[in-house]
Amino acid sequence: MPPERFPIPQGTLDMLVLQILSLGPAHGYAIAQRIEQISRNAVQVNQGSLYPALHRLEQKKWLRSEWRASETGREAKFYALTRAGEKQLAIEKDSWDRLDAAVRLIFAQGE
Amino acid sequence: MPPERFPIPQGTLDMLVLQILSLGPAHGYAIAQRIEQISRNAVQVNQGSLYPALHRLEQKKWLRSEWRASETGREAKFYALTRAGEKQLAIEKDSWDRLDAAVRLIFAQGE
DNA sequence: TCCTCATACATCGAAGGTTGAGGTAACGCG
DNA sequence: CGCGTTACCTCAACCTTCGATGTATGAGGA
Repeated sequence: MPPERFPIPQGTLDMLVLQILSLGPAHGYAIAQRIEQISRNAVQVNQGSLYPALHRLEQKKWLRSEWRASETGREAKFYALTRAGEKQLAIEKDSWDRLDAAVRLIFAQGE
Repeated sequence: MPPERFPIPQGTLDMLVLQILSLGPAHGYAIAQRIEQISRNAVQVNQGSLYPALHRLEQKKWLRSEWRASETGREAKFYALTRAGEKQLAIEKDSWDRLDAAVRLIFAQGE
């Protein structure tokens, strides 16, 4: 039985994509695979969420894209983090930490 | 300067409401206050999000409501966790832990 | 007394992201 | 030749959050 998957909260995907790309450029399909693999399948990335997210992030200038040959030799659209993207990643990372801290404070009540 | 607030991800509010109510019944207004106070204002609860959430949770039978006098002597709708609500809270708590673990795994990449 | 703030409920439209389904195309393997 | 994988994309339905708006009562200060 594979580990249960839960819906990923709105907005979280963007942060994960930015983080993956902070390790180096990658194309969409690979980004999804990496997120799933690294999280040991805890997080699943639907293509119907991924591609809109990539377009969204590129429009906000947090990513830059370029068509190049993938590892398999086929054409693929590689995304890279911009400076603004790095800053945004830092902001979202921080927000996540503070949200998690707040949630744990609330869970710690009554113990 | 008050600490910056971030939008709370979709679905998170329900979990926090359930958790607050696991400490005992409370009315809507008090639930919001407690979440804000305990989180040291990191999480803000808009009334436009709160009341729909309460109705939603009650419809799913995770909460039960009852009109009673509040601490101030005025009538207020008190919500209490049901058995099903307790189970749901456990599920959501677990999902949160696993999501946080996954996010941290991804962030740990490249270190 | 009057006004304002806090309590306490509620609803609504707009905005935004996720889901799941569907569609296209090329490559490699048996 | 067919099938699974890679790799892109779009769309309608759904759901939640946000911010504004509305109602009403009670307490406290001017």
